Amino acid sequence: MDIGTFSALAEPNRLRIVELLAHGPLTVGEIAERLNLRQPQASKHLRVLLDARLVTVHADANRRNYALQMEPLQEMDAWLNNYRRMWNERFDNLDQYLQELQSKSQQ
Amino acid sequence: MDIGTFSALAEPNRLRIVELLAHGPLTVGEIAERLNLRQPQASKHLRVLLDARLVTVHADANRRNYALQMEPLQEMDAWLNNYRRMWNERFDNLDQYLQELQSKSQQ
DNA sequence: ATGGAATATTCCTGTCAAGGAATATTAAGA
DNA sequence: TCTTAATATTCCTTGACAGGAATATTCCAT
Repeated sequence: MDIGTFSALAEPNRLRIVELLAHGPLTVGEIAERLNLRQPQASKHLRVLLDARLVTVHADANRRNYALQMEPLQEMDAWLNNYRRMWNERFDNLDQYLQELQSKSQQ
Repeated sequence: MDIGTFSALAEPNRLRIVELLAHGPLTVGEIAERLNLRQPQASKHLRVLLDARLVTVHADANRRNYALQMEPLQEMDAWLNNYRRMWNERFDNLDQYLQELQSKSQQ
């Protein structure tokens, strides 16, 4: 698991940018406006997200369109696979417990 | 999505602690030993993980047993749900593209 | 109660990251 | 070419955080 992904998402404004870009690509100005950020800060946060490969840029004349990139999120998803087994086990235990309760109540 | 989870995991040693605890609860000394950390640093990292609710402690006399907690990871998993749809779409597009290629080659 | 093991906390220091303000860069249009 | 819009970068200051060293705390055994 690449820690850069966690670091990038560990900042509130950057997480909001990611969630904003989930609905489609946006320019720096649009992002700054919707999140009430000043333009330089928006650019700087986007730079960090870019370095973390969470976004890509495409120049369109004056504007730069930033788009969300799925790979780091997929890597997070793959990392979580190691743990899903565990919380399913816990759920299974609870499920088993509830079933035992029910069968007792039927006796 | 609670940013505290990302912040906690954005530190290499803490991520290693989490991955270590995936195999079962450990004491501070065991963690410090296996990760080549000094005891105070191990305690401090565990404090951060505790505040982020990623671990729980159970005192056993002198020792403290730290155990992994699944809830924050489940929350990450739920957050990723918003994005799984997208990378599946991309995969579907690729899949569709490959199928088109194949049907063309059969003509 | 005393000593030692296991753990937590404190203090200090250096590094890094974030926001503000100003400035540089780049491209389009008059 | 000059202006303006959109964006990036730099410099500065401040706050957070990590490691090192030392110390405090807590519990057990003698």
